[in-house]
Amino acid sequence: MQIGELAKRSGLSAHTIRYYERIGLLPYADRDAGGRRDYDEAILVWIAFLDRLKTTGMPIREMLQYAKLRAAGDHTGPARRRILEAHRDRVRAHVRDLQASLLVLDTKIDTYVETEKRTHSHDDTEHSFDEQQTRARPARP
Amino acid sequence: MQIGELAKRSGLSAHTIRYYERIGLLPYADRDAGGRRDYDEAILVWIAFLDRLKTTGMPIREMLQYAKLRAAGDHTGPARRRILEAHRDRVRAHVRDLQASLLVLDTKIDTYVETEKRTHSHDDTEHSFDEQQTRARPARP
DNA sequence: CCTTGACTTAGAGCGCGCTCAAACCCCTAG
DNA sequence: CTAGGGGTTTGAGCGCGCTCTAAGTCAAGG
Repeated sequence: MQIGELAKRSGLSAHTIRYYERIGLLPYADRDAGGRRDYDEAILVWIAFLDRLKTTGMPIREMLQYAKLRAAGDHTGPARRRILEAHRDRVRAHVRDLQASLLVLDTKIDTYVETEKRTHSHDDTEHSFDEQQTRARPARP
Repeated sequence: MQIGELAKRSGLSAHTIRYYERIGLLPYADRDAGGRRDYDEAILVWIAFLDRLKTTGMPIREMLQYAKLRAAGDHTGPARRRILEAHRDRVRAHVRDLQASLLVLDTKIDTYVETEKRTHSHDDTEHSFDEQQTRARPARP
C-alpha cells in the first residue's frame, strides 16, 4: 500500500503522514524500488490508536514519548501504562468539565427559549458588557 | 477594579485581557483619570461565560460572533440561541467521542496491567512499527 | 516517445491563541 | 526627589499541528 491509499484509509493526509514520519510518530516506512513508501496494513492499527490519543487531546510530544518507549522494547510496558493512566485521568477530568459546561449551556439556552416564548424579544440573563451601550429595546414596529 | 486585580480574579492574564479587548471579546473598558482600565464586577460574569465557551472548545471567532450579536441588541436572542444550540450539540458529540476513547484507553491499560501481572515483561497487544527492530526481550538478569 | 499523475525531498508558511517586548506614563511611599 | 510598581500602547514573536510549495523522480498508458 502506498501513501495515497494509506491516506484514504487512515483519514490522514499524505502530507500529514510524511510529517508524522519525520517527527517520529510513524516508523520510517520501507521504500519500494522507486523510493516510495510501502505500507503494511498493520500501520492502520497504530494510526487508529494515535487518533484516539489525538482526539482525546494528547499533545504530539507526549505521543512521541509513548512511541519511543514502545520502540525501546517490551520492558517499557509499565512506563507506557503510566502515561496512558495519567492521560486517562486527564480525559476523565475533562469530560466532567464538559458535562458541567453542558449544564450551563442548557440553562442558558433555556432562558433564551423562555424569552422567545414571551414573544417580545427581551433578555434578562446575566449582564454582558454591552448592557450600558445597548440602545433601548427596538420595540418591534 | 483595575486590570491586575481583574486578572487575579478572572484567572486570565492582564496580557490576555487586553488582547481580548483588542479583538472585541471584552468591551472597551472605561479608563480612569490616568488612562487605566477600570472594571466593574459585572465583567467577571461575562468572562466566566467566555471561559465556559473556551473550555468547551468554541473558537474565538465564534465567541466573537456571539459577543457581537449581544452588542447588537436584544433582538438577536434567537440567533445567539442557535449558536449555543449548535455548540452544545458539538460538545455533546465530543463528549461521546471522549467516552468511547476512554473505553479504549481502559482496555489498553488493562492489557498492560495483565502483562505486568505475568511478571516477565511482554507485550502482545497490537503491533507497533518497531516490532521488527525490537531487540529480543532483554530477559531481566 | 511522451504525457500524466502519484510519488519524493527540504523547507517555508499558516491559523490559532496567546505572550511578550519596548518605550512610555503615572501614583505612592520612603 | 526618587525609586518602584503598577499601568498604557503598538507590534513582534511563539508553540502547536499541520499544510503547502518547489523542484525533481518514476511507472504506466496512449
